[in-house]
Amino acid sequence: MRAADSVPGVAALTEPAADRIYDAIRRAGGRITVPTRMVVAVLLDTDRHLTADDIIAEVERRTPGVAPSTIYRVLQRLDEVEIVEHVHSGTGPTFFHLREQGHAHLVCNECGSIIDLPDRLFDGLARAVDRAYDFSLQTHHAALLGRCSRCR
Amino acid sequence: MRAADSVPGVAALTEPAADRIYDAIRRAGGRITVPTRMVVAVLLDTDRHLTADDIIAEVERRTPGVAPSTIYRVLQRLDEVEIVEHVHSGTGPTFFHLREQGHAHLVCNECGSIIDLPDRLFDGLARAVDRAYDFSLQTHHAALLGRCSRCR
DNA sequence: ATTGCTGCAAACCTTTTGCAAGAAT
DNA sequence: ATTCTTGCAAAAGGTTTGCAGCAAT
Repeated sequence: MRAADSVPGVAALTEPAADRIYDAIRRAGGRITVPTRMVVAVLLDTDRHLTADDIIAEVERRTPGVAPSTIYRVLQRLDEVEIVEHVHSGTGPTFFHLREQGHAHLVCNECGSIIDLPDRLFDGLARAVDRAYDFSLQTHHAALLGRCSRCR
Repeated sequence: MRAADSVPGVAALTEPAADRIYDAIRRAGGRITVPTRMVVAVLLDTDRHLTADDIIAEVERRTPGVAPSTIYRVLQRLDEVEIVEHVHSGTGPTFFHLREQGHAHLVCNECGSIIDLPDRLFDGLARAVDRAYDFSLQTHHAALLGRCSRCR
């Protein structure tokens, strides 16, 4: 179905990541369907921060006919199985990426640009809210807002 | 119109805050209308975190007939004039409060409870992202998500 | 008198849901 | 054969907008 399937050499190089993900889905009782494969492929193929709409568009480009609601459902399942992570971006729509690429985010209110943030920057804050409020901070789950260098 | 208007003693105690706000609105070219007065009063009367819907309901209770869209517009104007501040809460709806009561927030993903956070907890992080990315962090603008003591 | 603000209704954007048919196991 | 997943269409939740009339200045 995909080119890689008929090209062992390429498959050997590109498939392991997808296969590990498929296994996780199967272990959780899920099935490997075309929409699931497409969403996983799109997420593996990018290093950007994709919104549901971005993913819907790219899947449509590669394999026309998949319903938007299906993509939402696939993303939801992948999230539950902890393969995907979703990030609330304040004003804009939620965006998604693979858990392995997890990190915190800075979003510019002006231009919407996104900056990835190493987790260690949150060490102090996370410890402080844990100690002071017994609150466990999920640093990846919501973006921090502000103004980027170009816009400030 | 409001009880305070006909009770000088009470007015003297409760009006200054509202009057200062009205002045700011007028200075910005805005007009002091019934919906504006009601929204300001509701915000002055609470120490909680109100969503637009909360405010719509409370204004309706006090003065039936104000359109929801008007409340949204009033909140938007008050925000522009820097009297009100809105906070994105991740999953849930945006909430609002007076700028003077401004602070950062922790929102529990499980139960939705909100914890106010002193700004000084962000000193380190804000300085770090400023230095490393030339990004000016708006700590009040988006809530931090995680799990509260009761839910973790 | 000017023009900013209002109520109403409709639209918008993102996401969710119900359901019968279809596909993965 | 089972039951998970899909496509479609409709709905839902939160917010915004167009417009003609009303009201604050």
